[in-house]
Amino acid sequence: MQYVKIKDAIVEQIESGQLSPREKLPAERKLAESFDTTRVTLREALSLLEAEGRIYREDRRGWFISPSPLRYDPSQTLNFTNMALAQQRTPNTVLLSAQSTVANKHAAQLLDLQPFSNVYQVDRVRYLENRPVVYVTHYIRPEFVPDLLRHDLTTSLTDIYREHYGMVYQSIRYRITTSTLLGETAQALRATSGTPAMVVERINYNQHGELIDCDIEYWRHDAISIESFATLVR
Amino acid sequence: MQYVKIKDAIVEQIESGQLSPREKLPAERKLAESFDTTRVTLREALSLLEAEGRIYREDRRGWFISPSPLRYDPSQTLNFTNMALAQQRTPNTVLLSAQSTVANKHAAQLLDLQPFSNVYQVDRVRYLENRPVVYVTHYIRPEFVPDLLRHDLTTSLTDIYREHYGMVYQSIRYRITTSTLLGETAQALRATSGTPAMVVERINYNQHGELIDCDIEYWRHDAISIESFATLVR
DNA sequence: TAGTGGTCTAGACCACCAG
DNA sequence: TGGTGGTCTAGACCACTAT
Repeated sequence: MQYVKIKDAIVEQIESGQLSPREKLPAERKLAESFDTTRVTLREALSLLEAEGRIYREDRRGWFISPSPLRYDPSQTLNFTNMALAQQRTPNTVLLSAQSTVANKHAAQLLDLQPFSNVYQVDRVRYLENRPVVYVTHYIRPEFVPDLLRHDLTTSLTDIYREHYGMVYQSIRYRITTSTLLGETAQALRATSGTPAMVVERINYNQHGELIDCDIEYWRHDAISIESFATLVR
Repeated sequence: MQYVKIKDAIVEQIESGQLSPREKLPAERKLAESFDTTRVTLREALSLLEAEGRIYREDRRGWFISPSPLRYDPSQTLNFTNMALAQQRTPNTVLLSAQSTVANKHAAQLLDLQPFSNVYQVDRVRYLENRPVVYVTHYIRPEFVPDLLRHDLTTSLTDIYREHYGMVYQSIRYRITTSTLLGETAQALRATSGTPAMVVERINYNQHGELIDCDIEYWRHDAISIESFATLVR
């Protein structure tokens, strides 16, 4: 298993510090030559490293060393920006679209609505050190936050809820699975279709126990480490 | 992108019910022929399906349709067996080894011990419908559970704690990342090195807030959906 | 525009699983 | 033991990125 040996050689270069986070690996053809193999086998090794979360790929741009992941606690209200800043990271948010629309099947199910109900949909991409790491789609029940779209949606939704509607999250239901990035989600994260992803679905309730919104997050899987603390109810 | 089309064709066969959970796909050469392509491209499509969690591979045995994942709440005390039974699944556990040993670096860090402290180590593989789905390693601080190894370790550790030591979990710290199966972990799950995995690390505390044990779980990533509910502390 | 990554072809050999 | 999956070779073409 040549590709495991190649992988290990590259791992060693990373751990010894010869390759630093965010640094680009040499061209595939050069790497293949230096390991005396073909591109196919070399790419097998690179895919392994990608699956381990040690390197990542930007579509047609090449392979890069992964920085350490963002620690993410889904049971906290901390918004992305504050979470990143608290970890000495440099966050950024780009609003892709914000619209009033009709709930699709998935959104209707998460929000416990009849199909074709009206919802707000907000699509955003979030960056760390200028690397896009997560594609987030929010679906929001409009009755609790009329005229939501008038606010600056590049800021934190939770801040808008609190400041303009006197509403805060009190409890959260979440689901974590793995899948892949596809289509426009992949593109927005500068990834190829099929890139492994961590998927976080959250359903959020306000201080009165009412279902407010849900969000679906597609993370570059190397960019996130989910960490939480739970006290058991008996 | 031929391999995406092939993937979609197979997805359709799965969703239309022509292929059922746990059913084996035709041989790669046959599939390649029927899609009029080469094995390399066909395997690209299969890898995509694997990354999406729709099929899984057993080493040298072939590709199979994934059953629906087990819903797993890391913030519950529910042990694996009861969790599976509650979801109409058929669980099984095989004890690989149980020993008193010296903590390695990772275990010492998780358990907040000096390196080379003594710990119990219990390695187990857990099955659903006779498919191995998770490799679990427990590291246990011996002072709370003397002579632990005398008990039947194919049963639930939490049951043993409760019945023989009057101890229960009260709080849990956990971390979820993705990586790959390697070496003996892969073998025990009938997987190839490099198979995508969901990694769950848990650190458990008893009713007095004392750190009892930790466990490291390597899941076949298609076999698990992590679902939890959190009430925010303010 | 040169070089890169994305994709694909058409084979091959081997060790292992299943019958 | 036949067929399978695991691995590898040695190319090729194209669209796109970086310069």
